[in-house]
Amino acid sequence: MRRMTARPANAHQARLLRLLRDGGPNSRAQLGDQVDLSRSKLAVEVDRLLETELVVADGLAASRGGRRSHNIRLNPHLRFLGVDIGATSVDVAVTNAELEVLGHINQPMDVREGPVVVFEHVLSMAAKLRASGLAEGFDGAGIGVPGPVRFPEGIPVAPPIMPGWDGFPVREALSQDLGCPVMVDNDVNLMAMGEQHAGVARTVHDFLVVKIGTGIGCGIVVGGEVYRGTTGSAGDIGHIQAVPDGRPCACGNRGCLEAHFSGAALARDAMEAAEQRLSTELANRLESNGTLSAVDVAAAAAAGDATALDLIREGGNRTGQVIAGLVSFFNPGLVVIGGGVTGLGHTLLAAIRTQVYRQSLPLATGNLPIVLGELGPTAGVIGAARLISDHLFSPA
Amino acid sequence: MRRMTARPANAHQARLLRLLRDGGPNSRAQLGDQVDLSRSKLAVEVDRLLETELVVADGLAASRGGRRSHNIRLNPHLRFLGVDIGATSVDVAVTNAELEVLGHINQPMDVREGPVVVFEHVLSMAAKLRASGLAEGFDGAGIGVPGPVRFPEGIPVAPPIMPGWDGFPVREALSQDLGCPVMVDNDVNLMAMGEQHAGVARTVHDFLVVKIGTGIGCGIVVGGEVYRGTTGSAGDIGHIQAVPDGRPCACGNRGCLEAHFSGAALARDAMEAAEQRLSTELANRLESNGTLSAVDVAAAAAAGDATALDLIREGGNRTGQVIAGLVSFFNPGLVVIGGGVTGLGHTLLAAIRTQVYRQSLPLATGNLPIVLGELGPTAGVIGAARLISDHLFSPA
DNA sequence: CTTACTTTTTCCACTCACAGGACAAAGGAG
DNA sequence: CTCCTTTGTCCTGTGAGTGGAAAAAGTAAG
Repeated sequence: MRRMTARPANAHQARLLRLLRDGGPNSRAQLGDQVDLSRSKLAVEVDRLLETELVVADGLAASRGGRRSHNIRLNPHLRFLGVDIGATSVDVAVTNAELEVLGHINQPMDVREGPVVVFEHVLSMAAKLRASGLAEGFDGAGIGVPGPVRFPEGIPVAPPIMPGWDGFPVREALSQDLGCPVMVDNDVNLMAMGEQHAGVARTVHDFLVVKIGTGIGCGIVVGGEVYRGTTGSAGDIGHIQAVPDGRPCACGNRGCLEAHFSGAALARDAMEAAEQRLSTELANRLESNGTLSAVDVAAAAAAGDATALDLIREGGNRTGQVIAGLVSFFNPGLVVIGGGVTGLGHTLLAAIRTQVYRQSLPLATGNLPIVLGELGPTAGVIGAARLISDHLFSPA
Repeated sequence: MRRMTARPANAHQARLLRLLRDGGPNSRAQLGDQVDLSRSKLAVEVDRLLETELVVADGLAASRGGRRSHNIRLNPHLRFLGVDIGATSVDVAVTNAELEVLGHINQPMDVREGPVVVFEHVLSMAAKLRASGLAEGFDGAGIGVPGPVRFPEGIPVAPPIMPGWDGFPVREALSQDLGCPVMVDNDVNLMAMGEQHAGVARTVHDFLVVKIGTGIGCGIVVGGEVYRGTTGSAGDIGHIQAVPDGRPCACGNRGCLEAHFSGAALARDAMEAAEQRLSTELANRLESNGTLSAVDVAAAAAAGDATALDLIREGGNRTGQVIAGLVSFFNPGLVVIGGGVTGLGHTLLAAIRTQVYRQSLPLATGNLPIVLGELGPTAGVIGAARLISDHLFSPA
């Protein structure tokens, strides 16, 4: 199928497209209530959007007491691809223009195999989604990678956990392969955009998203916009010192938060506890699986295992301590906890909350919700779709 | 004298006013090079500004190879008042519209005496400046206070070191007394704006300013704009935990940065060292003055006193540790160190740099200058003038 | 079914901001 | 004095946008 190539011609059209994306199908009259344009001007812009086929007519709206209005919606054939590359797995999803997930595949994979191998898999996953009839092609794609990105060019820079990716032109390469516009960002930033679009952060303008997965990262949203820092490495909180003279970390320092609590650290601690027979629950799991991961700790904790609960509490305390510092500094309106370890659930959350509320001043914590992410594994792919749609639905 | 009451009528005029503020007198032709407007449009807007008397003609410019252009400048009679209220002293300055300091008074004072007493002094200082012929009246005033501020209303909220100020309508009261528009902000934010306007941060868009005075605070600039946080308390880094189970702090916690290093903590440490006879230099100063302050420590350090140097180094290490965390999180393009203790100079700076460069990752520190502020005690008042001029030179 | 009232949509005349060309004014270089 | 460059002014054309009038398409009550 021929893909859409049109872009909004001006700020008004971009505004309308975003309203339709975020609010779904809408009548012309309702749109008029939201944009502060004269009826005539609005009609002209809507007609032009209809000509470009970015939006289509969608029957008549219910009456609001008089003549019924005509409904408008984004072209239902538009498709975005959301790709979330994690350290140990990849998520690929298809969305429509309203960013609803139509299909979603997850596949284990080691990011250290390098961009060529990973993108082969990503492309075949995308092809599978297309083959299942969910899309005939993609109008844009958003890609999340687990490391800092030079955002304008879409190129990873000095990513610690994916050394082979340094300088690889992700944006350009995938744009070529997929035949559509592509934007690339840090996975944590995309998670933040996802929660902002469809999750817990819908109404907040300044907030933090702390993602605890294989590593630990933080998405920063200022005034509704993701803040990426001077070199694209903002939010890299995994290497903040949490324990003076603590454990050695891969980065060369000691006591980094990530060395003391993260999916990887938790798995290692659990193995150690199992081998030392501190927990029969964990020891049994180790025996039957041959190895342990954060998921096992979560399961053990759910079963009431004291050692597992202690590990989680301890990690939550460390994390909470770091977050308390960030809260004092940044004074956010919301803190979202997400990532693979969300399975650890409320034990973790309670430990974090305790630390933050104790250590930060009342003015900053007084009205500060600290909550788990609402979208789970789809936050990243929704954020990815949001990224590319923001790009496409902006004036050319 | 009749004060200016005019405001720019549109965004173009605001743009022109800011160009004239930041670039000084300019020819019409030069302005045209900077604003991307047709010559006719530019002429119209400049003529309107001349009518309002916000700008005035200023002779002929040098020829650029053809007909000489007419010079334009901001009305030289415009005067802004910059007020920087610290914990133990107040700075008041008069500037012209280009934000050049024409007169500057500093006076010791205890902020805990409350807003009424403090503002009596401020008003009399302003009157003194006016009486000396520097101003016939003020077209606007910026006020900095040492605590969080609800910015839109200009009201301090829950300020720890100035309890009597909570909820006092600073903006409204001073606007009444001075008879001109007033804006209020945290003193650290104003320091950041000052360094941005006329100091070391002129070309940087994302940076931090750490002010070490009686307490410790941090100004955050994102995309060229001061970030104030959800409740106006962003940058309150004095109560980040720097030492686990460290010294008790006035806030009720233990180990806060401010409890271990700040003007107040430094003075206390110095007294202790003097009483224990660890340093004859400090002991002598204590004997002759009856008390010690950060200034004495600076002097002792300059004289080579080992104890004083140790105190500074230790404090710098603690501060550097906290800043390292902020650098990882925020990835700024510049870190400015300022405030009363700037006198401690390069010993302090070196200690901070060492910690930051050691603890943060290379991607964040690779091209990160950490420098002392350039403006010293005038940073605050220049920032205050900048605050009110930004407000006045924006479309009504 | 008719009538009165609403809401939505289209049409049209009018205003306004702005661009850009023509031309005059003012200066420099030879 | 002549030719060229830059600056400032004037004027007209264009396109964006507004707001009123009227037509179109409903609802609600008699």
